[in-house]
Parts: sequence; C-alpha cells; structure tokens
Amino acid sequence: MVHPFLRKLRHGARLTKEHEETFLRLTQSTRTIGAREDVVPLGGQPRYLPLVVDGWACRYTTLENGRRQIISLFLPGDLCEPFGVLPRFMDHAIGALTPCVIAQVRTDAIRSVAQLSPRIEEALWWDLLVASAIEREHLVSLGRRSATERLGHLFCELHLRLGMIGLVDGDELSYDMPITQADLGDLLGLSMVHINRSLQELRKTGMISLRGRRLTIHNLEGLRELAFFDDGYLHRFGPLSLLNADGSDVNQTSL
Amino acid sequence: MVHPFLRKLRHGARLTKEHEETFLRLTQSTRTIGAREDVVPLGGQPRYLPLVVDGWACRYTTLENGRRQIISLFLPGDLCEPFGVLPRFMDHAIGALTPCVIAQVRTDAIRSVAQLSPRIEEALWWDLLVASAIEREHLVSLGRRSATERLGHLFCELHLRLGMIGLVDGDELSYDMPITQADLGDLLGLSMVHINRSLQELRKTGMISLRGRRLTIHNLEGLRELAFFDDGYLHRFGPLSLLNADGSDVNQTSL
DNA sequence: CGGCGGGTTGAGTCGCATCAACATGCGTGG
DNA sequence: CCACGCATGTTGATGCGACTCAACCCGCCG
Repeated sequence: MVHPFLRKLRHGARLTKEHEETFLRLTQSTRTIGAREDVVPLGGQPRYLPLVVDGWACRYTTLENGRRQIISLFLPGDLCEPFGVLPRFMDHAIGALTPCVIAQVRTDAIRSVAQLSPRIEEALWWDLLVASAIEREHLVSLGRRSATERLGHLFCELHLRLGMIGLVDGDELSYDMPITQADLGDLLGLSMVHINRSLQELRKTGMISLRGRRLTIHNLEGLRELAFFDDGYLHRFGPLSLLNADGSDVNQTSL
Repeated sequence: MVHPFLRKLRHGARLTKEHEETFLRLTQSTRTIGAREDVVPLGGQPRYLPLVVDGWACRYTTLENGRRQIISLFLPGDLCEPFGVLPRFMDHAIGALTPCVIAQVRTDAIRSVAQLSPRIEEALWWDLLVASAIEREHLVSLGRRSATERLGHLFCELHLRLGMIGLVDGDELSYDMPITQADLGDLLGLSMVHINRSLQELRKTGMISLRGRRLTIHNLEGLRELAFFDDGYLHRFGPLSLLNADGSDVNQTSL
C-alpha cells in the first residue's frame, strides 16, 4: 500500500525510490483524531505540520455571528500547510471532518529535505501550487457559481483528487464522500437545506446518485459542462512512473 | 521615496540596508501597462514574475458563461506570484485594473536571492503567507458575508494594506480607490447594481463616504464590527525599523 | 455635438435563507 | 429488548437579498 502522499506527488513530480523513502521518513509519527475535533486550534502555534494519512479534514473559520466557512478540504495525502508555510499563530483552525489519521511532519525537516534534491524541492513547490489553485477555484465557485454548479464542480474535483490517490472505483466513477450535508453547506457557502435540495436536483437530472455516503457520477461530461469544470488547475501531468536514481523508469509495482 | 515592495516587507520582516538593496535590484526592469490590459494572459507561460510598482492589478478568471471573478487584488508592492511559485502555464490571468507600472522579476533571481540570507528568505515566506491569508479571507467573504459586510471588510483590509505602503492619508482614514463599481462586483461576487445600492447603504449609515474615487472611513470601529473584520490574518508585527548588518537599528529616514 | 464610460434608479423575478416540522437510523441505557 | 436521545436527512411555507433588465443621468473627450 503506497502512502497517499507519495501517490499524489507522483502526479506532479518525477521522484526516485530514494526520494520517496525520504518523504516517507517525514511521515513516521502519526496520531488519530476523532471526527469534529480540531487538529490545530485557532490561534495555536503548531510545532508540526499536519499531513492527512486517512480521513477527511479541513481548514475553517467561524465568524462572530456563528457562521462557519470551510476554506479548504484535506484528503488523504494532503499537507495542511503546503511546503510548511507556518504562521506564527493560526488565523484559522484545522479540523477533522471524519475520524482521521494525521502524520506530524517536523517543520524543520521539510525544509531540510527540500535541500537534498531539486526534484524533491520541485515536488513540494508543485504541491503548494496545486493546493493554492484548488483554493482559488473554490473561491471562484463561491463568487460566481450557482448551488448546483458548486456541487457539480466539487464532485468533479473530488473525482480527480481521489482518483490520484486511488480512492475512486475504477470505471465506476464512484467514491466515498464521508461528510454531512451540513459540512457541504459550510464548504460551499450554502445552507444545509439548500444543499439537500440541490443534491436532489442533480439526482433528478441523472447526473449523480448519492446513497448513504457513496457518490456515483453517471454523466461525467454533463457534470463538467454544467459546472464549468476545467481540470487544468490541478496541474497533473498524468500518473508517472517511479524513477531510478539515474532517471530511468522502474517498475512501480515493485513497491 | 521607498519602493512599495520594501515598505510592505518592513511590516513582516527585519531587513538590513543590504537586504533591501538586494531586493531593489530585483525590481530594476519595469514596463507600463494600460488599464484593462492583461499583464499575463490565461494559458501563458510567464518568464518574469510581475510585481506591481504602481496602480492596481488583479488575478482573475472568466467562466464560460461570461462571468468574471477577481481572485486577488494586487496593490503597489504586491508580487503577483508570491515567492515565485510559477506554474507551467497560467490557469488564470493577471490583469491591470488601472494603468500600472509592473516590475519584471526574473524567476531564477528570486530563488537565488532567497539563498543569500535567512532573513531574505523569511521575508519572502512572510509575503507568501500574507498573500494566502488575504485570499482565504476573501473566500470567507464570498461564502459567508452579505453584500455590505463584504464591502466593509474590503474597505478595512484596504485601509491596512494601503497604510502599509503609505497610501492612506494619515489621520484622515482616507485613500484612493481607483476601480469601478463593476470591478468591485467581480471582486466581491456581486452584481454591479447591487454594489451600487450596498455602497449607498454604507454611506447612509455614515460609515464611509465615497466621492469620485476617494474613499473615507468615518467610523472604523463600526465598520470592523459590521464586517467581522479581524486584522490578525495580515500578520503584521507593526512597522519595523531598518537594521544594520549587525542587527542594530538604523534611522529609517536616512533612506 | 454626439458618443461613451461610469454611476444611479426602478420594477420584477428568483435563488437561497430561515424557520419549522417530521422521518430515519443508530447507539445507549434502563 | 425496547425506549429514548441524537445526528442526519427531507420536506413545506415564507421572506428577503441579490440578480436581471432597462432606463436615465452625468462628465469627459473627440
């Protein structure tokens, strides 16, 4: 079982086996967190970078009127502060949406690892670039997409992001979506009730089905058109094979 | 006249005169751009990092249905791709909202300058951190703030950001806001008409006045409360004095 | 003078929020 | 084993915030 962090990086960087082992060493120490608990609280001074190994987490804020906004969604393999841009204090919180396994990456370790090889550094820059692009596209959704468009865009994005780490069932276009409709509302800037009705809308038109916590996309192209989804912002250059130190390809299955 | 880039950095980093001169060397080559022109087009492969020296610019996208969303606003002193996280191709465009003077920073130069001193590197990380935080707060506005709250929040933010680079008239709480109401709409995810009416609302309650292109805040505390504005995300630690190479303070006015 | 960019206003509509009730499934404790 | 509470999802009724369309005004400039 390849670590989701590595699976993701393979879509944006060409890494050798040694590089991957270097990354793995960063993610040794882990801890488990219950759903709805904070990984890092608001105002906290984190000493470790949280990296999601299993479960879904998020970055969020709560306004003084009680309204919550989820700023970014963290899936397995996601570094909660890409490339370790750690603030002196957190101006938002990191929370677990489901029970999570979180690796604690030492802040100094990630910087020093970046020095080891330009390829490793590039991989981290790529990760930062993609995370920023996802946040920007999220912002565009909140500003200029309707409720069904926001949902459609999210489902298309999750399809690709989860696919990168092997969490989409092959041809089925189907994946687990373990968060509540209330969470979806806070993520997409909508009320829970309206999320519910917009989901029904998408189901009625046959785009998706959502039973229990499992989402299936029946008409990917239709959904993409509906949601103005263009996958360019994810900056994938396709799943890459692993490299030997000399740059030649190596059989991935050997891992 | 101190370069706006340096003025801004002084609010987050402690730099020596030598550090500042190093930064200045990055911004030598400039070009001028007319209002509404693109600094970097969608899909382009930029060879230089744009740094705004004068005027207002933005990062934006246009959906296929023609709706435009401004993702971030760039004021004088802002690096359009903080710390030079340059994608292989642009998944959005950079455009000038007013006539602009843009410095063209070489992409390799900024990385190599970061190697020169940990202080310089920190300054660039700080810049990246703040730019991300501003974008996130923008996202929260689009998701969870009403029209007047969004405007209020923007005006509070501009007050601080422009203040950092000396573009706010001292005690007057007054600054130039050279963009149109249509641009404000695209920035805040609202229609032009609704921006107009919400501005009137803010004027009627005496919070602000806006004549021509000049905005004055009459009740800063009131505006902050109204807009749930908390300045923590800007991560300023106050205007700092310049340092000598040994770390001791130097008279700022000597520049 | 006419055109144009920017701002302002009115009327009508609709997307989404809010409030409220109810259904369902699940875990827990009596 | 059932009763209960609780979290989640669903549905209906109502109201408001924001959009759209459309007209009109003003100052500026060619």
